[in-house]
Amino acid sequence: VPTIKDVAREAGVSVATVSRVFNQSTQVREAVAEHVRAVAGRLDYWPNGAARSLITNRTHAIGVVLPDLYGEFFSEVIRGIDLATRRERFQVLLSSSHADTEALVGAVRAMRGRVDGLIAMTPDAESTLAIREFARNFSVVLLDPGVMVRECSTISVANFEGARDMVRHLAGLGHRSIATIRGPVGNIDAEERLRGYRAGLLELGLPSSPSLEIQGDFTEASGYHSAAEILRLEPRPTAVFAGNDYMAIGLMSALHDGGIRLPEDVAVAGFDDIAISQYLSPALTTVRVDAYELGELAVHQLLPLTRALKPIAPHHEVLPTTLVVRESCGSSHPHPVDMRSRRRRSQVFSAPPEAAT
Amino acid sequence: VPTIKDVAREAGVSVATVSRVFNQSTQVREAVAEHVRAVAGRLDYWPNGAARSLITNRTHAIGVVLPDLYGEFFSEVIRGIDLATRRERFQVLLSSSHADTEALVGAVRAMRGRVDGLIAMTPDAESTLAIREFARNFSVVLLDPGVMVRECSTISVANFEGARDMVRHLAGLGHRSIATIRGPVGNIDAEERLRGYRAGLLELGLPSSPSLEIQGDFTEASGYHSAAEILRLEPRPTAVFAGNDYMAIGLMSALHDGGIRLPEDVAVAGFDDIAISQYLSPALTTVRVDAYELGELAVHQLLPLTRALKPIAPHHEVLPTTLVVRESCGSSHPHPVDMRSRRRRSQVFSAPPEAAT
DNA sequence: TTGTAAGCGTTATCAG
DNA sequence: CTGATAACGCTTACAA
Repeated sequence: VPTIKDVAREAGVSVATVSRVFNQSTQVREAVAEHVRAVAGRLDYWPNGAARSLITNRTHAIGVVLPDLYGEFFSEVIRGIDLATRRERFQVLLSSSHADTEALVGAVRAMRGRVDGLIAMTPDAESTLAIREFARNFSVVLLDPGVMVRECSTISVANFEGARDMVRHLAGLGHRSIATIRGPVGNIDAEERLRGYRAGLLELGLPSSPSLEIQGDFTEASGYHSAAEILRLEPRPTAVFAGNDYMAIGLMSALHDGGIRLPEDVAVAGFDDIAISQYLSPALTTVRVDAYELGELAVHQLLPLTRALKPIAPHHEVLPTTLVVRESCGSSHPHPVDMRSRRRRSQVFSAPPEAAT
Repeated sequence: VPTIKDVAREAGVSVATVSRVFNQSTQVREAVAEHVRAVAGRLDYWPNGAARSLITNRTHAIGVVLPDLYGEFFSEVIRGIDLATRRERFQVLLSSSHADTEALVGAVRAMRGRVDGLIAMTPDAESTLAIREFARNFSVVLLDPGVMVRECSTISVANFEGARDMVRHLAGLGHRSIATIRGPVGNIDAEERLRGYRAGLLELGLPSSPSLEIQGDFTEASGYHSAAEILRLEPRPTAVFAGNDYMAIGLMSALHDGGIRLPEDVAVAGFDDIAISQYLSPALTTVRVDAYELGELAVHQLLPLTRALKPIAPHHEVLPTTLVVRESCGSSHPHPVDMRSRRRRSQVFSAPPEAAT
């Protein structure tokens, strides 16, 4: 692998000149620059990033720390981060699936000196606090922190509002006994969605009880297994709000296997609006979270921080959620087959987030 | 951010000693080492990776280049890579969603000096050849290269065998007119699966024709739109083999909307066995590709290469595929509701790959 | 066992 | 405009 010295020697110039050519400096005569570029191309030279960042103190890379890559949602978040990042000619150092806070902190620590900033999605409040410590020397954007964080920029998903809107929607369809399958205990998205569900029931004067809150873990399997518990409830709920689409899918599968008709016997709603939701039978009524945009927003929030010479005041943003009404709750008429439309029709009600609580 | 000098000064030792402490060198008196560790901990010091890799010529990171992160399959590949990588205390530099060969080459070039090796999944043969060039100075593992590559290690998916096995299975169920929805032209997985489909028809003496090969692009939408074309065919196929699960899901959705019964009127099969396949109604008969293992294998293939002092002979591996028979082709009886089982039952027939062609 | 000092590949600061 | 040279933070002979 050739170094800048090889190019300099071969081109008959100093290393400083070669460096200038590769840094868009206009201080070089065009003829010389052209020659240097030719030699570099012939030698297949490219500046060594590590050496460069050692002196400039800029790595042109950002770190991304996620709780777990499982499923389409995170996949979309990463996609959003990845594309936005490359558009700005930055690189992504990825680290995910952290079992505990300690592993997560270790991963972030190991990134020091290799990244200019960090996008972190913490699974629980403890991790959030740990990451926050890094924000002193580091540009950090927290996704969905759950707790109030002043030290660094944050982007939150309007989980609470989305869940509450869904309950309102179900109530509007006449449902008075609405169960939920909640996500993992401690998980921030899960907790907020549960809070929104409860708030919705409360404001509408609908019955609320622990027995209506089935414990799930965001997997299809847990949704599938919830069915038994739900069907045992007296009176049987007429609607179930699942904490995410995967659990909704598992539940629908189990209900179908049990010979229960959707949405006539039981209505099922999800959260996230993953790509396949609209292709289920019945198509899933859910709350859309634009995971791609979440990733993109994080990058657009982070990069200015890394470029700034002076610390910038942290910025807090909320990604709105959108109620997407399809068939699984029985409100919309089944669609006619329309092979020409690119996307199947859905009724979409945009729900701007309210002022953060 | 403290440097090694700060620690050395604060601890009253030389930088060499601090360095030795952080490199597990036994050449340091335990009392001194303990003291240095304490000071480093207090200052929150951690070695700068860039500086370290500049001198050692090892970055402790690998690059990952993928065609596009879209969907659950790639998400699982990355997960496999990520976990296996961290287990070995390596980091992952990720870059995906490359529109063309040029963008891909640029991404790889920019990784030079920042990674010890590369895992690349190329979308087409042109990109494969471009990446191959890097293998001279770089440890490279190619995923599913499609073309024969001697220069670097490869891991291929048994796409051909899997597709052919599926055709055999469908034929065994009595289907004699089997259509397919193929993936994007030029895409290696798509081409191989199509080849397997054709080979299956040929060996069984079943009718094969271009009109039975509907063009798709691996998205649910394309599967949905294929329905119209398939239903127009004379005679109407009794089975459709979709090039991946997403297209199968789109097709199933369209057929359902059109009032066509599955599997009685038309059988549908997929490829990949993404997590939700078993929760569809009817549960999808498909070909399993263990994406997680694919990523894991790649890491286990790559790391020894990066550690080796002398170049190691490239190694070629094939990831087998497995026929997973569920309900969408009508062969298995609908499952009774069994809420206790963790996974829903499927009949699984393992199909070891044949000698590489 | 510890310290001194060279050097990894680059950019920044000066002179020229 | 161009070139010499000192950093950047670290590891590793070599010396003590």
